[in-house]
Amino acid sequence: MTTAPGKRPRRSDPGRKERLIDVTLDMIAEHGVAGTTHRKVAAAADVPLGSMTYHFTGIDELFTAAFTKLADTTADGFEEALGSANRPEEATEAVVGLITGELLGSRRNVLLTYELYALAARNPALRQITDSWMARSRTALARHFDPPTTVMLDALIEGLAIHRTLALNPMPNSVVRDAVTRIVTPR
Amino acid sequence: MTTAPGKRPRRSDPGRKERLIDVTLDMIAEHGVAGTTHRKVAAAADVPLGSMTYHFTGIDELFTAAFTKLADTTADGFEEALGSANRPEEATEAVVGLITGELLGSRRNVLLTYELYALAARNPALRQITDSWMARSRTALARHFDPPTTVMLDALIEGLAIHRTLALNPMPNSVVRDAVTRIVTPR
DNA sequence: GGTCTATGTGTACACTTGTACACATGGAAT
DNA sequence: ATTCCATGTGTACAAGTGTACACATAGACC
Repeated sequence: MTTAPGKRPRRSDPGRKERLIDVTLDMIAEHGVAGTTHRKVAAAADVPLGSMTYHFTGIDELFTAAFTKLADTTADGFEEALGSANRPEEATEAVVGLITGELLGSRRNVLLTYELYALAARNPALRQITDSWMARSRTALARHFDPPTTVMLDALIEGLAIHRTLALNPMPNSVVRDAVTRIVTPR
Repeated sequence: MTTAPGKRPRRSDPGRKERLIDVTLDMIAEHGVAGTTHRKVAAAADVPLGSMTYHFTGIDELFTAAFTKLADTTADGFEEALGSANRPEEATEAVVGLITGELLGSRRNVLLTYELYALAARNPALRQITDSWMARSRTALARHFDPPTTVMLDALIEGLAIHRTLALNPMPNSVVRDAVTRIVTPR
């Protein structure tokens, strides 16, 4: 079998790098950045240790790649959910859906966000990721709401996602909807 | 006199344990939990390495002690600020003051909170700290606001504190006040 | 077939970490 | 002055880490 022209000849495991990134995110969600090592990721992905430093220059690059994917995926979903809304009530409902949905509300993603924020505070490369993530979210919101409301919503979304996930008793969706409505509808 | 020159005093440093806790919090704020080690804390506090394991059984106990102090201090300030309010407008203003003030809004404390949340997600002892911290905050708010509003405010406070600290351009206090007012004053 | 090279692997190493524990010592009790 | 021991210290060590790098090998090219 010859390789198709224009494509670089690939050996046994194409897409391995992508899989390593996914496994890394799972690892971070479960054990935190502190508990995520080359060896653990390699074992979980059933890949030799040397493959880590082959695909990623250092462990920092691994983390950066993982969090880049997280931010991109989340921002994509964010834009998609808000983009399909036309009337204000639809936008409001889209925000509620985001907060209560998997993308922002799942335990996994909230934990990953913590880890990212904690790391980004001291790492310029990661800081850039969070900055552009926030910028995309704000822009998506700004298509539907005025500037101050956009900022408030952005903050509320963050706080609600956290609380729904970490609080002892889960917050009902109706309360989430009420909160968003109060912010969106000034007196 | 009692201490030979160049030699470390062997005895009696009361309050050393407390100082170690404070230095640990500074260390975590600056380098994260991941970058905080026995040796670094010992060096920063000008204390021998052996003193670490003497005062704290293990490094987990050190972190637990540090975060316990953080949570207690914060909850105290929270209760104090809200306790002195009598009329609803005063309570609202107290909440705004908390968000924009040092206690909740300072970069240091926001970073420490991230680290605590990230750790608490996987550590039962720390989880208990965050739970009782949240419970105290909610109770303090509940003296002034009805149950759903209390929950919403709790989330909004979290989100606003985070955004004010991490966002590229600082959010004006007036926007914070507006957001709190919108939540507090349902239509 | 026979080379050659990009792609991938196994292993070794220097370094850091938490922790244990033998030992020193200041000062109270006598 | 001497004894004695709680309080505190110095040091050693096993475990785990990121990373470098010599080596293997599957397929492309002639």
